[in-house]
Formats: sequence, C-alpha cells, structure tokens
Amino acid sequence: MIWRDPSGRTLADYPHPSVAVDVAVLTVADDRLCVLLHEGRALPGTFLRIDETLRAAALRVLRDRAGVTGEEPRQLAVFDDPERDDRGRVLSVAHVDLVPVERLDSPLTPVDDLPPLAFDHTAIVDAAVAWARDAYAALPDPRGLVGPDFTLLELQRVHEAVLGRPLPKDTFRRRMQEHLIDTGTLSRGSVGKPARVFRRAPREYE
Amino acid sequence: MIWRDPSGRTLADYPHPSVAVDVAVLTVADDRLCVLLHEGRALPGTFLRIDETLRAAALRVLRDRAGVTGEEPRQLAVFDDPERDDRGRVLSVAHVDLVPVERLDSPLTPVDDLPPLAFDHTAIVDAAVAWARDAYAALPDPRGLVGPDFTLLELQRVHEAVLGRPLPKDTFRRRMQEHLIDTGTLSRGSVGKPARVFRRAPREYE
DNA sequence: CCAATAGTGTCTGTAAGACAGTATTTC
DNA sequence: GAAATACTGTCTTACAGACACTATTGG
Repeated sequence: MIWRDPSGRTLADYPHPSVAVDVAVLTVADDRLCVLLHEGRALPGTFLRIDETLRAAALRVLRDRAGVTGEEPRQLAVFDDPERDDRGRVLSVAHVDLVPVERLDSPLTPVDDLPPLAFDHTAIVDAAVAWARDAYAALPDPRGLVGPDFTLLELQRVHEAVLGRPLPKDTFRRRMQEHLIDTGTLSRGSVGKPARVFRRAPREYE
Repeated sequence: MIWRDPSGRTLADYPHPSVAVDVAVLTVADDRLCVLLHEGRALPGTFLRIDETLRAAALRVLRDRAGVTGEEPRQLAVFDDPERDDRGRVLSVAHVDLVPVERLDSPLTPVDDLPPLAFDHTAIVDAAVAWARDAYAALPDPRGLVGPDFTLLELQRVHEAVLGRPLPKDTFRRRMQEHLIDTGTLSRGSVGKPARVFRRAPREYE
C-alpha cells in the first residue's frame, strides 16, 4: 500500500536530496588526537540506502572503510550547504566515533595539523573534536581508548591528548577517583613507585 | 554538467529517502514552557526542497505554519527510524526555536503536559526542551523571550519557566548580573520597592 | 645515596545555596 | 505602620588549582 498525496503522487515523485553519512573516526596515537582520513584528504563516508538507518550506514562505513566493527558512532549534525558536493545536492549527516588505535590500520592525521580537506570535512572534524573534548571533560575515558585496566598516568595521557592540553595531576586524580575501581594490582612497569591499576566503574544511572 | 558514476548513473538514479524538517517552536506563556502544536498532535514541518538549505526550510515552516519571521531555528538531530512515517522512508531533521509568545497565534501546549503526538514528535520535543534548558542555564534569556528591557524578577520568571523549576533569588541575581547592563530607570509597577530595569549586555567574544 | 614516578595534605580562591538582614515603595 | 517587593551581607560547603611534601621503586 503506497501512500499518495492529493494529486496522486508518491513521495518518490518529488525530487529530493541525496543523504550521505560521513564519519570522523578519532583515536589517540602517540599521545595526540588523530583522525582517520581517506587518501589523506577526506573522511570515510557513503550514501544512505533507502531502508537503512543512519546508525547502520555509519557502522557500514566503519566496517568497509576503516576496518572496525562493533563501535558506537554518534550523530553530530547535518551539513547542508547546497554547494558542498559538486556531484549534486547531497546532505551529509556527520558522525563521530572514538576507537582505540590498535583496531585501526588506515593512516591517521593529528587533528591540530590537518591538511585542507575535501568538501566541508574540516568543519565536520572540528565538530567531532568538540564532541570528544566534551565527552572527556568529566568522566574517565568514556569510549575506552585505554583499558580495560590502566594506571592513572595512562588515563591522564589519553585525556590530555583528547583535550589537547596538559592537566594538573592532583586535580585529575581527585576528579577521576570516584569513577574508578582499584583492581588491587600494581603496575610493575619501569622506574619509580609502582602505580595502582584501575578499571572504570560501571556507569551509574540515578 | 551532470555528474555520473562509473555505470553512467546520476545521483538521482539511486533511490533515496525523503527529508523532512520539523520545528519545535517553544515559548513561555503563563510562566510555563510551551510548544506550538499543529492540530494538537504534531509539530509543524515540511519536506526539504532540493535546492533549499535546512535553515531555509525551517524558516519557511516558521513563516507558513507558525506565522513568525526572522527567527533563529537551530538544528537538533536527525530522526531516522524507518517506521517513523507510514507514507514512506522519511528522515526528519528536527529543529528548535524559542519565540516570544506575543509573536505566536497558534495554540500552545505546556511541555510537561503533552498529549500523545504523531510520529516521533514527542522525542523531538524532549530534545528541544533539553536544548532550551541548556541555553538558559548560564546566560540571561539568550533568545530574547523578554525584553529588551526587564527587571530581574521578570527575567527570573522566564528562566524558571524554561528550566521547569524554581531558582534561588539571590544566586540568580549574582549569576546574571555580570551579563546585564543597568539602564538607570526603575520599574514603576505595583506595590513594593521599584526594581531596576536591565538590558542584556552585548555578547562577549573572547 | 639519586632519579623517577606515585600519591596526599593543605592552602587559596571562587562560586553556589541558605539565611537573614536592610531598603523603598503602596496602601 | 503593615505588606510587599528589591536588594545585600555573610556563612557554609564544595571543588579546582597550586604547591609542597611523603612514599616506594630501580639503579
């Protein structure tokens, strides 16, 4: 049963824009926040299929173009400048995901040292970075870039990389501690006093 | 010059979803945060035309369906459940705008007393309310629901309506004061000490 | 012992909320 | 003067940042 409007036309009889899904895959590599770029100049993306959710399309991009599965893409915004794509009228629903660097094989570029990107992908990366910084402001590594077990120093390095600035050691400890569980083990790493090993506390829902 | 893919097809040869634009028009009426509903059960909306920006479509909705012009719709998110619209595959790009009640003539419904709405419009209203509450957390009436001149009590009533909870009077004053300019005049209203009349300070960009 | 890293105690400044006080108007 | 509203002073609490100190390892 196909819906028709008063003039007998279906929705498909009206011209409408194409919808793309682009994903800014962020990670921390060498203590720097990086983004995965295709051919060094564009975010991975695809066209949304007609019976597919945005989430499914974003996961398909992650699988086919970045080689990762089981991630958690988040919608950022729709980019809709009519001139943004010279192939025609294409809306892009931008997404972001934070993925541990070990699960990526494609080339990465630090976000504070981006080359000019195709389309409006620079703006998408900016929005993705802003989202990531917000997510990492209060909670310990919410997207699991380290872990599952880690020392506070390891956690702090990841947060500093995402936020792009150094953090005070003592305040960072105190802010994170309530969200961490002490595993009881000690890191037997290099020189210095061994550090306690923590794990993220299960998220609390009030 | 029309772009064609390697098999000679244009973008329009692939089936793609329709794109709708729905707008949650919020206002404060009788000290309550309200939303404008069409026929008491749906947000005003339209289909995005192929050469139109989302902002233009949202403004068109505001003009044609809510009778207001010159507003500032903000994009919230894309709602994309494949079953959300039984006329076919329709994505909705949800928007929010806050408009002074004097400029609206359509019927309003308090957001904490909503009837069941069509499609997924309840979720859109929820997102719109969350956006408005965030916007009104720190700054005095950023969308100009009162004004341009107002007393602190008038300002506080609007904030309480948007946030849906009472605010402590003294803390509210102190938080807002740095963003306000004293006009020098006094409100010669009813009983009680006359209140100073303020105006929003121009936004500061750091 | 020294170097290096881990972890804590304490001080200062800021801001929110609670509370109560003072100030100025209408009636 | 009473009632109502406007405004302010101050106390407590909480938390961030700064700073310095103690603790525990390898060499």
